[in-house]
Amino acid sequence: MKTSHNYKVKLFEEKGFIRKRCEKCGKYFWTLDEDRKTCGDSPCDRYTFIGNPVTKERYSYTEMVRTFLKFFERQGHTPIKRYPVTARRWRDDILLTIASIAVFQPWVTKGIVDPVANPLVIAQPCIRLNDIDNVGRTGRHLTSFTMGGHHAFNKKDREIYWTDRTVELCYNFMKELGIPKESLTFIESWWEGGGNAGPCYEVTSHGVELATLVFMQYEKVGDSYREMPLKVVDTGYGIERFVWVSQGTPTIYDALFGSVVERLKESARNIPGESLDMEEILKESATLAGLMDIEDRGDLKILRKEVAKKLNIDVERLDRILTPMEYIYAIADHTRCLAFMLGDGIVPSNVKDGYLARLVLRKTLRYMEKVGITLSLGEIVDLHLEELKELYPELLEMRDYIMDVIKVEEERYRETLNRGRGVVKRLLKYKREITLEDLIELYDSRGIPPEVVVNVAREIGGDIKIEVPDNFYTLVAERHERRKSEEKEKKKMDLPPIDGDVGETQLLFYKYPRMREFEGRILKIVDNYVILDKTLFYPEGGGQKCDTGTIEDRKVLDVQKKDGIVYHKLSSVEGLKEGDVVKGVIDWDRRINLMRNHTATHIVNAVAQMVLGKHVWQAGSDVDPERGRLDITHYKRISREEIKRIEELANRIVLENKVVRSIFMERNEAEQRYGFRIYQGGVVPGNILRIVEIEDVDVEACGGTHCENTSEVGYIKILRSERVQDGVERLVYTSGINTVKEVSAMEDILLKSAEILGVPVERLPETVERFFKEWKKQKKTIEELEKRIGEYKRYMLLNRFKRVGDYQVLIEEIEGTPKELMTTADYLVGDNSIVILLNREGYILCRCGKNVDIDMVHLLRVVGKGGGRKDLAQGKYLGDVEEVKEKLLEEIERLAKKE
RNA sequence: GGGCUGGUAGAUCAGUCUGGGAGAUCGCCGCAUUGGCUGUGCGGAGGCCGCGGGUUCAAAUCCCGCCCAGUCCA
Repeated sequence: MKTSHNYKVKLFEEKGFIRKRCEKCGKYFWTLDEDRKTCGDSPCDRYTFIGNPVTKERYSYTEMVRTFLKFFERQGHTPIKRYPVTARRWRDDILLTIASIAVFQPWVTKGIVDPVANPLVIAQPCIRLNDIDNVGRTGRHLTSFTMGGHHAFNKKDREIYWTDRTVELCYNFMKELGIPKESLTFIESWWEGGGNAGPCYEVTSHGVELATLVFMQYEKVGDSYREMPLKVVDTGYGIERFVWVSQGTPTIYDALFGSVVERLKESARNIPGESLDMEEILKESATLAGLMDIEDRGDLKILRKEVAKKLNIDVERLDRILTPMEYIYAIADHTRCLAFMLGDGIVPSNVKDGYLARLVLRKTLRYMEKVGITLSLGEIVDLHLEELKELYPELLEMRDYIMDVIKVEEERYRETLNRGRGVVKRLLKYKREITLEDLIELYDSRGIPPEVVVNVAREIGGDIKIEVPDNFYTLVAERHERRKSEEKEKKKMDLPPIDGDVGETQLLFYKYPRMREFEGRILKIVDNYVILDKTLFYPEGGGQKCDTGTIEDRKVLDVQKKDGIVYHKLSSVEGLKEGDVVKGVIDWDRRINLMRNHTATHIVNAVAQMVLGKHVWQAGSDVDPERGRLDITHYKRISREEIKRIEELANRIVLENKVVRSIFMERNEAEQRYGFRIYQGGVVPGNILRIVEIEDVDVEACGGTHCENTSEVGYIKILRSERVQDGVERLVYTSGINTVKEVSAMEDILLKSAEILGVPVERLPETVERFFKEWKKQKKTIEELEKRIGEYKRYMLLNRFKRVGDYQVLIEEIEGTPKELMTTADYLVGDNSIVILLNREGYILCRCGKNVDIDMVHLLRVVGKGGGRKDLAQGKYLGDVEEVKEKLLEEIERLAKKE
């Protein structure tokens, strides 16, 4: 179901635009060109700007961003700073920033938070990896792009502007650039995404879509649409596309980062020298790609054929020329993407956005190897940092981190591949075929892509059967699909529902951080939960555990908050009724420890950033009365040295007696003043934020309770660091009196160990080392001696063999360990003999020579438990030694006779 | 967040499915051959079989928990 919309705007009327229907796709569009028959977008129209720039001037990327922002600023829009490409920092539904509007979702678009300015304009770097495999090949796909967006947020009582003005602005911007008005088409279309929807125009010129003007006004509820309270003008100008058409280069890559492409070409070893006109080929390929909807590899094959036909060259020859070029473009693109990802602090890992960064990074390395790039990955990314530094100096600031993390990741990948090569080689030792199952297994659990497997197989030579299906990655995905359905959802404990209207609980602990007792009136009692009009009890939240204590001498077991209402779970609610005024006392000891640990958490977080780098972000925290736990993003293990530095710096801050201030502030103001760093604790809802600031050290949005100054925190002791998952390190620490206890406990361990060894604590390490070495040596000696003893014992036993049938039989009880008995038996046994040795501890060993036809396992089981091989069995005998010996002899006699 | 794989000598790994004397190759040390090095031959050292528990007569091997590492997916 679609909602009807009148696409005719004032501008169309004034300028004489006419509405037409595209004869290819059937869409309606508006144009000034009476002769136009098609909508203007690919694939209905072909590119006409290649070699024929459509703007007055040629623009670089930087110039285009500035021109765009300046134009809309002149038109009454406030320019705002770009957001990070890591949308995960402020929302939990997407990982990367995929559009400029993503910056304002969900708080602003839902109407909860007012926009920083209205209307506003932003040039937002975005990342989309959906079409990553097309990048480089189609000439137009990018992984990172910049969406120029001017946005207006219209409320019922405050209308900014809507369709008329939006289209007019677009038209004027095109005019400003000098794009001929007759070349423009406004295609009527409909946009849906992220639960919202609305009509839109796709604006094209010379066969390429340059902008989309969306009028977000509906929420999608099931199959129907509901009007939004806030109507949003959501525009997206493809900054890179504008750059492209302004230069008219064969591909978008040449226009955007031509210098990087050039450097890559120079540094590539595997580019065939060809006399053909590269420019012409690229132009044809990009143009034809524009005419196609390219979805998969099959489409690309078709494209290749078409281009070859058109240029009248052999497909294979074309492929030889074009493929390396495509890799180079892809490398240039991916490294730009990495500059943004790593520069905005993504830490490569095997989860979430970190995984995406690793994916791009490894893909790039593979391409680099294919075309034999001699530059290092870091050097290429560095080229982009240079190009981007004017607009994004913050990326260049992260240079040290970027270079180091790339180095680490390169090394990791190299190791993975080496390991992989080994696995494949070993696999091929035994078989001449690699099945699909093997391929999936290798990729899924070891990260070895099929192409690498094929390479290794080729290196080894011989005929090895490998078939890589075209839909390999789909098959891998399917394998995961199957499992996914089996997953179970965890159930969250919820609070009992309350009937009737209860206002938000007044939170006293913010205003009176040192107060320990209070009086409040009971508003509601549900199950064992009591709801008061105000409370001093801190409810669990922001990683901090709740307060405990008493209400009217009843124990407070748990305190939770939901929708602004605080629920106190009591041991008993007997004798309490609604309307009562009750006295609450909080467990101050617990509270003060929580406060210390929480403030310590902020200090440690800030210090970790100083010591390890700006890429460090809080990935979770847990504050309980005994200790604090902080998870931070980091790309390698934290060394002992780094822990020491973090600990020292943290304690310096404690000693400097810094003031800790907490104030409530509007979200916009806080973001403007402190930036994104305030969102350490993850997504924070609402318009009003509580900002906790440690003077000169740290600022975070945080709802927890804190010390008033850092000296109150006391001695911060980092107990350990552990790797929670790839790319996330956990620090565990104590503060205040807990540290004293912790340090005493450590001392106890040392003292006790020293006492056991009878040495002073200082001598522990060397002493322990000596003992360990001695222990190893002695173990060796014992083993050696056991062998010797076993060897000597044979002389005592040699003459005790008895003849039974064809066999020489020896059954004796001797002293010794299993090891000794084993050696003795080894020396005694001959081809026709049976040797059975027992010791007093119940161990029995049955050994026989190769000509003996009696199963030793069977024999052993006659007198006890055990097992082994036919010629060597060991176990435990049951009963008296003499009886056992007799029984064994009888059994051997019986079996020997049988033959 | 979910899945999968691995941890055995200094290094690379086999042995684990199906429980029963800890192995291979390289490297290291010594001896022989040589004027010396390389090479070759012979000999040798080197293992808490990741840690902790359980099952069993018996665990590198089976079960449970933990630690460490790798990898795929959302």
